[in-house]
Amino acid sequence: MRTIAVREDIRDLILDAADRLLSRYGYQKMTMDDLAREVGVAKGTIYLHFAGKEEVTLSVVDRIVERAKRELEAISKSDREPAARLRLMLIARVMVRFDNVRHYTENLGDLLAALRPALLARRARHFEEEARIFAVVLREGQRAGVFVRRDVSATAHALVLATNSLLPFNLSTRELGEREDVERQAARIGDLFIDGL
Amino acid sequence: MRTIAVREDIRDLILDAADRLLSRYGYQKMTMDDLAREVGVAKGTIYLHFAGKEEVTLSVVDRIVERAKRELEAISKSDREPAARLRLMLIARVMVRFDNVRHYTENLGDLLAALRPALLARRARHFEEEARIFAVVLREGQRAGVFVRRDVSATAHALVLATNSLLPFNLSTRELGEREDVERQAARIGDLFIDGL
DNA sequence: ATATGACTAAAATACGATATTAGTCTATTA
DNA sequence: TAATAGACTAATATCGTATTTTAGTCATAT
Repeated sequence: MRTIAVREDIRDLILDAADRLLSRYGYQKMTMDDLAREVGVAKGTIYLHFAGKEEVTLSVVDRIVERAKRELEAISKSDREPAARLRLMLIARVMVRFDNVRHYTENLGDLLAALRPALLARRARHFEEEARIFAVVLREGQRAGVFVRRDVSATAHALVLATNSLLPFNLSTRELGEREDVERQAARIGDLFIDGL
Repeated sequence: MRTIAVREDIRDLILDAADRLLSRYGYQKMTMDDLAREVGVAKGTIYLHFAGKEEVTLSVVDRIVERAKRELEAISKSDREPAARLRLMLIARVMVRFDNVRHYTENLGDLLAALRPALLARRARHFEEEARIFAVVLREGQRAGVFVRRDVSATAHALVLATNSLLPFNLSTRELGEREDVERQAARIGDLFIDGL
């Protein structure tokens, strides 16, 4: 029992340490020895939990997306009306990511360049998963008669796509601009979608 | 007279040649000697028209955006109703770019990586210029009472922003997917904006 | 059963020598 | 005499090789 508890725990500790080192030094300059020292375990231990350096780093990214998805789920189940929920969800998917990479001041480009192919592959999956959550609310809105009847899955993907250029995938937070500007832009896209032109 | 005509002409010939070489070999591997040979002039001649290699390459990009802008202008002045015009303009800004970088099968990433800072700076200006054209149609639609009254400039920027993730800025055409899929996605975003959810 | 860290093969870095290339500039041409 | 050419140069990139660093493994310890 205790074993499992520790095991779960150490995984997150490794990801926390990796997040710190990646934001400070970038992907290339974070060594597995650094990481082990930062976590406070031996190097071999990391390999008991992750397949390798790339896998650790991708898991850091996955965890951020998981946080975004949890936030989306929470909003999608709140008791606001569907339109308001979608609007907040659009903002949330942008801002959770923004806030989670804020401390990567310089070294995000390095990380993205190094893992580009693997990251691209995951991106498609991440967007798909987020679109699913949007689709639930869309369906509900259509059933309630407050949304135009339209292909739910396609519409969900369009909502995701329309906010993608605000994600810190290739634009660092520095390049994206101030937090409040980013939030305002996401909100504006949400407003337009809800009311139409 | 003839001098000026030739001058204008050679500029475009240089950009044509650069476009060919860049798409075939990428930024690093295109040498100014190659370029001169491809154009059929001496190297010094190129420097009479462009400040340098980077400037030539950025001008290739600028020319593509100019084409997109011309297309936007044309659509904005067509005799369709404002909503239809905006929809076509959203699709056009994506597709003109898509079609103009289609032949860059592998070497787009190289080019983008090499000129990233300069390219980022221009992007902001390009988007601004496109937004201006959108704003004209938006204003017209609002005056005619077919659009909700809203901040025109902000709305125009939101329209541009929402289609930006379909542009081949960091995603190559290969990564973006099939032409018809890209067009369908742009159209869907346009539809959503026009009618609302 | 889990964790460790010395170990190894592979990859990155350093460096001096060589080759290539961007950009210049004077001679040439139309 | 204005536009073009291409030889020239300083700067940058590439190469070959020696050296160092690092990702990932595995026999041993807890």
